[in-house]
Order: sequence, then structure tokens, then C-alpha cells
Amino acid sequence: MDYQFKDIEQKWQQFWAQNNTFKAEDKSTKPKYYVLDMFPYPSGAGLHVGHPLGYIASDIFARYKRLKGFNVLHPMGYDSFGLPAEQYAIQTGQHPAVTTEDNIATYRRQLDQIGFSFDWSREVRTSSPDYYKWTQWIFMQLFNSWYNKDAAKAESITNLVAHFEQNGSAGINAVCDEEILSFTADEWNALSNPVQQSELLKYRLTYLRESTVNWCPALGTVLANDEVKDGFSERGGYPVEQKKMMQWSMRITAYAERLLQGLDTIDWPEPLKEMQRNWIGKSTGASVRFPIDKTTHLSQLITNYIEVFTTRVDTIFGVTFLVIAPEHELVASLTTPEQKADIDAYIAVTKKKSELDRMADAKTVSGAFTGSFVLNPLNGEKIQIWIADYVLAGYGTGAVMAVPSGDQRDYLFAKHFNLPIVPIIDIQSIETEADPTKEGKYINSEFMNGLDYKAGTAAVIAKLEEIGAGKAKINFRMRDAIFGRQRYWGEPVPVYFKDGLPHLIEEDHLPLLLPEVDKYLPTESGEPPLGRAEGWSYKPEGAPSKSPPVGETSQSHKAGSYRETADPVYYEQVKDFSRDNRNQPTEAEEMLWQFLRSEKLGYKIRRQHIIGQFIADFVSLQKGLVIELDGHHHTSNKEADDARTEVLNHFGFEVIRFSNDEVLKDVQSVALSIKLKLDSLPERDKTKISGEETDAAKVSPTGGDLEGAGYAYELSTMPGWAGSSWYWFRYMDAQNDKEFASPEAIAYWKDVDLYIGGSEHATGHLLYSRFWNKFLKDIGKVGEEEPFKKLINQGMIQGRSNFVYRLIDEEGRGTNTFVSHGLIKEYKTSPLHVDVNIVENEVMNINKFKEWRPEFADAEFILENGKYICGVEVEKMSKRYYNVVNPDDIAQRYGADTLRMYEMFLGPLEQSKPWNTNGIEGVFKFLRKFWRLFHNDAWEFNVSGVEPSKAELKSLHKIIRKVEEDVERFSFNTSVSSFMIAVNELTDLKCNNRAILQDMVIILSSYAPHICEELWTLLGNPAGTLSYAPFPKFNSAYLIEDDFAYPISINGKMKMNLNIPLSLEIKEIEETVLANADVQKYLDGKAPKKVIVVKGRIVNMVV
RNA sequence: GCUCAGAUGGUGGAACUGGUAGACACGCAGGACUUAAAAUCCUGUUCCCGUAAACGGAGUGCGGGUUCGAUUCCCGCUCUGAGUACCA
Repeated sequence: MDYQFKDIEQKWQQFWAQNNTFKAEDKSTKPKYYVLDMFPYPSGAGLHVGHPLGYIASDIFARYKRLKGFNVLHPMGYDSFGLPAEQYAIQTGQHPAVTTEDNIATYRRQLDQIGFSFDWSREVRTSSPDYYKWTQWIFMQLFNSWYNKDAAKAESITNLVAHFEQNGSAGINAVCDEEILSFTADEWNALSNPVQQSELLKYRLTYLRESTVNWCPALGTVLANDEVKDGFSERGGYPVEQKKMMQWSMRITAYAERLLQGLDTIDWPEPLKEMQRNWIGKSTGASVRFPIDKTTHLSQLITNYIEVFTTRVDTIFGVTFLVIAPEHELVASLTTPEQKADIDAYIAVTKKKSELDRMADAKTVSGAFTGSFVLNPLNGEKIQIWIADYVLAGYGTGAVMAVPSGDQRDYLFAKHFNLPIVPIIDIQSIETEADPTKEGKYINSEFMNGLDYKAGTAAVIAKLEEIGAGKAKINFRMRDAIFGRQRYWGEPVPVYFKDGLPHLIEEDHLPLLLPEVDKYLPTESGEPPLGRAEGWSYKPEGAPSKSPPVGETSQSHKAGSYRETADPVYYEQVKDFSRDNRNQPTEAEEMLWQFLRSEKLGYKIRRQHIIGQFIADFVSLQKGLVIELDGHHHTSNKEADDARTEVLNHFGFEVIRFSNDEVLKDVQSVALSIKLKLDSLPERDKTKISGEETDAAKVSPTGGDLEGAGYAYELSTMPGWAGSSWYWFRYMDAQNDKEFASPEAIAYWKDVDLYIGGSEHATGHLLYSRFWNKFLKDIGKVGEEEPFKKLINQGMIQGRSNFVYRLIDEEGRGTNTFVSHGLIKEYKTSPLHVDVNIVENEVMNINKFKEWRPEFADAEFILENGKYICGVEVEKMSKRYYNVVNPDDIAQRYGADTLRMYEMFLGPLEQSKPWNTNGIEGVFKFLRKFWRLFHNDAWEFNVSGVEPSKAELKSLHKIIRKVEEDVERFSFNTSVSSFMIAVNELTDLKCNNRAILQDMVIILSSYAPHICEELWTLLGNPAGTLSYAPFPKFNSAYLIEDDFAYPISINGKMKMNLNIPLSLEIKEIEETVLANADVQKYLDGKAPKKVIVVKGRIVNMVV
């Protein structure tokens, strides 16, 4: 029979599925090998043509390793939480779980069709409760951990608490928030539990904090940095703005150093490692405190120095000015009255600039002088303080010491504003630009003069440390990762809120199931979709089970605490107003806020907070202090103010007021008096809120006051990368309902030996996965420091579009005539995308074109050589370019084996390339030719049992060696070529030898498994044994040659080949060559000056 | 701007540690079979000169260097792609 790929492929795909052929053994004496693909997000569009490329490569490798005697783990699953299913749900009302299920079915069908050797018994889906139970569990472990810098690992939070109880905060070297309390053991033990908890939150590896987030209004969610491209969302392309929100974060920065160091131990593509290094962005330098010069400044300051971070502390004597970010907290207080207009104007301009403007405008020098000075800590020299938007508030301390002689940006700034430029190194040349050299000796640098870079740096740091003005410091660019999304289709965070503080739910209550909601949209009050879930609240063990309160309680922590004192009816009416107020503060409010925010005074202050029926400008809920600034709407209304004060007192709040002028004139002294007031106040009497005797009874309390009726759950869900940050462990023990994977399974499978996927995950998935892996190692759950030992990036598949050229008539209108590509220069035409599926090797099928769209039914063509040739361009693969190629079509037409081999044949795996089916015929022909080796002219199976000839053995062993070498270095394209060569040779030899062909079947089976299984059984082997057959052993004896056709070159140019026995030594070869008549002809009677002979390689003569 | 990767026939690409550049495949041209087409098979196919052929010259983005010999190593440049963006 001729090669019937359809029947064969169907038959074997069924066989593999029914017999669990590729099920990995949990216990084995064989060495393990773990081959993993980045699992797909099951989108509605189905498997995209780029996906199979990596999957095929990994499948070939997995199959090859099985033949080589490894116990291979090669699983597949779905990253099935995600935005598209939710967007679709919003549009159609269909539950995302339903569409996800459908999409997975499509994916599975498509995957099966390509004949992958996945162990489907281990399939995972991140959206399945069995799976996300463990994602939530890991979240809980992170919550219960802090990072001990001394031990360089994560430790249990109970250790930290024990330390606080016994020793206070002294002796703790942790990765934590900036503003932590310091306390003795007694002080700690005296703190109330909520205060302790809020302090501990500053240490936990996952924690809440108000962060500036990338808010995408169109998607209604927060995006990670790597989900934002040029100010637009990566998915959907919607505008993204900066917004402050209370968010869950992951303290990935704790692992910055280990994430960096680990890169040196893993076999990943260098560009990928480089991307991670840049992302982590380690810089070694020093932090230096520049004391503020008080002589020029009268008003009180919160600090009396400005701290900068520098990587060139050795240039400190070259500092001629200091630049701080326009958003820097000290700007207002450093600005002298004379400079105020300038500074205000500059800040106003900066605020107006969009992100894009700032980028486009990178070369313009701008800034403004504050009028204040700092002193050089080493020689007391007065240094001007400037603000400029080239200094970023978010990096380092938001302040730089400017060294114009060594830094080009500072140089330009100094030139522009006529600031001094002091050379500090003897060989520096700074006439036209800065010279950042580290060579030479220091000058103008007092005690450093004459030293070189290394000695100088050490001397400066020693001096700074001695006088307490600075120390060596390492800075990272990487920020903590935000871990919340205001979305429905994701893992619920296993947290409830009590007293406005987050608490974990009991482990027994995992998984915290995703609740049903009526709509997949934010609530009317702007809460995430989970706010719609009715009666969704947490009841801890043993609590009296009152029916949960409706509506108001299922609020997030944030809204929960904001509403702590709010009249529920009134709240709904004014909450938008309050938010607007927050977003558009008055000048005085904003200025004061910079001193009150982030617990700078040691107290958490909220602004525009609703209390009863009022919106307080600022409030400390802890101390019950309301701070009011007189806005224009009630300056003249003393009565109203008094009424407010009375009501607020009623709720247990004290009120202090400041005028706008007071704040604008001297914000520091205002801040100072607030602090003094706060210090003097006792903790707020909260009974006044929940107490029944007050009007406040109608005020909606927090969950904490409900005494077990039900606490509000966190309403945001986890981001897309949560489930994918540990999934490779789940495959090791996918059915386990006691643990995320058993210690035995983890001890056996350890880590992923080969991971294949796209480089687009460089700073997302791959970084987060390494982080979680390290954390799980720290808590003793896994053994390896790195999850993915070797990683290969498959190249991206680009689209390849075809064009037809519509003829334009004299009046400039398009006609229904189309000009072949080669002739378009002779006509006036306009190009038009045409469906690539009706074009083959750039020749368009004219009939199909006419059928393609009704308006082309009567189209006419101007052909070249009777054909319509299309134009070609490489662009993104997209429906609107009609260049999408579906792997299904290829599999239907040529079969999975051809598809597999063709995708490999296209070129090196890592290279990006346009998808192009030109040439697929050649691969199909090859398989048919292979099939024919086993058959006679009448297509009857026919192999002989005679001894293989020397030539046959040589062909076979050449391919054995070639495939081994190629597969081991992931050069799949070259081995496909070699297979073709081998089959061509064997065809020429008319080989139908059983021994040879059977080995060929084994070697080829990892590339083209279906045809090989069929031939394997035709050869008389039991079905299903091919996948575990031993790979043929290479024997070099078959490749040894007696002769070698030496290339004979003259002056490096090859002239002829000459057969010389390999047994001859160099001297003899030279003689043989020179004695040859043809060689003499080339030499033209001249004697060569020199003869180079490389044995077995080449002979070269110099004349 | 910086970092990284890359540039080889009409096309995808091969040449692994410096040693016969263009393997393998597509496409194209010619031929065989066929009434014809498809399929299949055979031959040729880097370019230029010349041509029946032998033979000669050039040639791996551009310019230079090291070497008996460079697609491969070094220096400078051009272009393409990716990442990053005032990171102190």
C-alpha cells in the first residue's frame, strides 16, 4: 500500500491514548528527564501556528530521551485563568469557566492531532480548584514568611514574632518596608494586636501597601509593568495611567541578589539572562547624606540632610550641585521665597508632560533652582539644590549628586545653567563633554589626591562611614511585584479582613472557591467583580453562624476601613465625591499630604475619608484625629465648621484646623504640630462607633465588629502569573490532594531539565517562577535553587502575507483587474492582501480567488507566463492580513508527521522566521520515499534478511551519529536534512535490508512517530514497544575510510581533489601530491615555496 | 542613546574546534512517461566572461587586518530584528 498517512496517524494516536504509552513512571531505576513546554493560555482562536514549533521540538527531545533509556516526564496543561475569557464573559454573559472548557477541548484536539507524547494523566489547569488550592496555599506560606538577610533566606513569621517578643526589633536584618518601627521587647508586647499585625505586614513576603499602579480604565484592572508597553496595555492596547491603590504585593526584591546570582548557574540563552539582569538592575555604589545648609533656610525641616545614591562615590569632590526629583518630598520646604515662582512653574510644566512627552524630550535640559544649599559632607562646600525631571522619584532616593565633569547629563545641565565644572582626575578631558573615566589619579580631591580609582573609592567610603555621612550600598532597579487584579477570572486571595487588617483563612478551608457573580463587571461603587458575590464572607471556625450581613460587608479591606465610620446611605452618595477630592487635591492639601502619607509621622493618615456624613480632609483612625484645611466652600461658614466638629467629636474624633495659607507658607511647622498632637492623643475610643447608644449604630461597621457573622474577603484576584509560577511541581504529582506535590515526587523529579518557550516571558513568568522556586526551597518544600536548568527560546513565528495588485484606471479608481507581481512596474496598481491559503509558492490559484469573495467572481488578470504571481511581505500573523495558517489544515493535507518534520526543517529553532509552507512538499516526498524503502514497486511490504552491505552500514551509522549530535545540541533542522540524505543514499543503494531499516525506524521515530510505529509493527515488532526501544548504538568502525579525497589548493584556492590513502604520513602525502601530473599542470613548472599538509583535511601550496 | 542577536544563491537554510562555501529542500529550466493534465522519475541550477565542453575570474552586508588558508578570529562601519529607556 502507498503511504496512507491519515489512517496510520489516526490509528496510532488512538493506540497511544488507549494504552497510556507515554505515562511517566513515578518510581524508576532509570535516570529521570523532565521536558517541559510553557503551557498555553487556551484562547478562543485555538492553537496558533507558533505553538507547535516549540512543542514539536520538545516532543522530539522527549521521545529521543525515552529511546536513550530515560524515564521521561513530558506533561502538558493549561494556564486557564486570564483576561480574554473574562472579556468574552463580559460581552456575552457566558461563564468564563464554560468558554475556557470549550477552548481547552479545541486545544486538546489540535494537540492530539500532531501526535505529541504527552503524559495526559498529569494534565493541570490553573483555573481548577484542585490546582488553585495550592496556588492559594503558596500565597499563605508567603504571607507567613519574612526574609532574613543575615540567613539569606525566607523564614517563618513566627520566628520574627518570637524575636520581637524577646528582643524587640533590635538585631533584625530583614527585607521590609522603609518605615518600620523600632521597639524593645516590652514595647512590642504592650502593642495591641492590630498594631502588631500592621507592623508584621511590613515584613511579610506578600503584603498590602499603597502603590502606584498601572491602572487600565478600559480593562478595569491593574497591570504589571511587563503587561504595559509604551503606556498601553499589552493585551488590547488600551491606555494605562498611574494611580495610587492599596494592593497586594510580592516582596520579590528580597530575592534580587539570588535571582541575579542564579543566572550564572543555569543554561539559558544569553539574551534572556541579560534581560533578567537588566530588569533586576543591580548597581553597586554608596549612599551619601548631604547636610542641608541651615544658614539659608529659616523654616523647620523634617530631616536635616538629603540622601543620594551614587555609583561613583569617588567623584564626590567633583560635585558642584545636587538635583532632586520634582516630586521629592523636600522640594516645597527647600524652596526659598525668591525661587518659589520658578519652582512652581517648573513643577507645573513637569506635571503636564505625559510619559510619552518626557521620553520624546529626553535631550532638552530643564530644571529650576530651589534657592537652598547642601554642604559637601567631606569639605563643607556649599552646593546648590536644583530640581529637574531627569531625576526619577522612584529610583534610589530621588536625588542625585551631580558631577558634571564625569557624567554627561550633569555636564549638559551644568553648561545650560552655568554651573561650575570641576575636573577631579588628572587625565580627564572635559572641554566638550563629560569624561567618566576611572583611569588616572585624583586631583582637586583633598585626601584622595594621587590615588587611583580603587584606592580612592575605598578611602572615600571609609571616610564617609567614619563621619557617619554615608556607606557602601547596593541598589536594585527591580520593584516588588504587584499581586492583585481587580478582575473576576483568577485565583481568589485566601484573605479576609478584620479591623481593617488582612488575615489568612484557615488552611482547612482551602480552596477558597471563586464565587458566582451576576455580572463580570466592577460593582457600581467601583469594587472588583467579586464584590457582587452575594453572602460571600468568611466565617472562622467556631464562630456563631449568624447570617452574613448583606451588601456592605463584602467590601475589600480598603473600602472596609474607609467605611469604618461611614453612614452607609450617605457613603454611596459621596464616595465618588471623596474619590474625586483625593484625585484633585488643592495645592495645600497636596503639599501637606506629602508629609502625612505613608506613615511619615509614624501614624497612618487617610485623606478625604468619609466619617458619618462628612468627608474629612485628613484623619488618623488610630488616634481619632481629624485634620481639616479650610477649603473655599466653608471659609466663611463658622457655624458649619462647628457642626462638623460636634458630630466628629460624637464619633470619637478630635478636630484640628489649619488655614491654606499656614500650610503654603510653612508646611513643616504644620506637619510638626500635627505630629505633636498625634503623639499626645490616646488610642481612639472605638466603642463610640459600634456602641448602640450613639447615632453611629447605623454606621456600617467593619467585619471586625461583626463578631464572627462573616468577615469581608479580599475582592481582588491573583494575577495571571500566579498559577504559572509553580506549575512544573504539580506535574510531578498532579493528583495529590494532601500536598502541592509529595516530597518523594519532588525529590525524584527535582527540576526541569529542558524548558522550551518564547522569550516574551523573560521578565514575567520566568522571573516570578524563579522567585517562587527559591522561596519554596527556603521553606524546605523543594530541593533545587533553580527551577529550569536548561531553557531554549523558540523563535517567534511571523506571518507571511501575500498581495494581489489591483489595476487603477485613469480616473484613479480601482478596477476588477489584477496585475501579476512581476508586471506591476508597467501599470498603476494598489496592493491588496489576499488569503495565503489560496496561494502556493507565490502562485495564486485564480479559481479559488474568484470564489474567495463575491466581488472577485468576475475578476480579470494580467498574467506573467500564464501565472498570477503574488507579492510577499512579512508582518504579524493576523486575521486582518489573511495570513493565518492553521496547523489543522496542514495536518489534514499532509499529515502530522510531515507537519512535525517540516516545522523543524524550517530553520534553527531559536530563530524567528516567517511562517511559510513553501517546501513542505519536499518533506512529504521524503516520508513517502522512506515508506517506499520498505515496499516493492507494487507497494507490497518487502524487506530482506540478508547481511547489510558496507555502504548500507555506513549510511546508517552516519545518520545515527548525526542525529545524536544534532538532537543533543537542539539543531533539529540539520538532522531533518541528514535524514533526507540517508534515505536518498539508501534508495540509491536499493536497500531493503531489515536490520538497517529497523534501526532507521527507531532513529526517525522521534521526528515522525506515526509512520515509524506503523513500519515498526510491519517489521513484526509488538505494537507500542517502539517508544521504549533502545536507540541504535553508533559504531565508528563503519565510517573508517582507506582513502581521502584531499582538496589540493594553491594559495588557498581549491583546484582539484586527489585520492590519497589515509595511512600516508605528511611527508609521503607531500611527495604524492607533487608527483601528480595534474598538480604539476596547475603549478605550471614552478616549485611551490611552501607546502602545508593537514592530515585528513587539506593540502595547500604557496607559489 | 545603551545592551544583545543577526546579515551566506531566486527562497528557507547548511558548513560543529579557521581547512573543498552554497549540503538538504523549495522554486525555476530542460527532459522522460502520458492524447493531455496531475502525480512520478531523470538532468541542470551562486554570479560574470566565454561556451558544445574543458577552462578563467569574482563571491558569505561594506572597508581593513591577522593567517599558508577566514562565512568562521580581530578592528572600524552600514543595515535589520529584539530588549530597554533619563537607573544617578
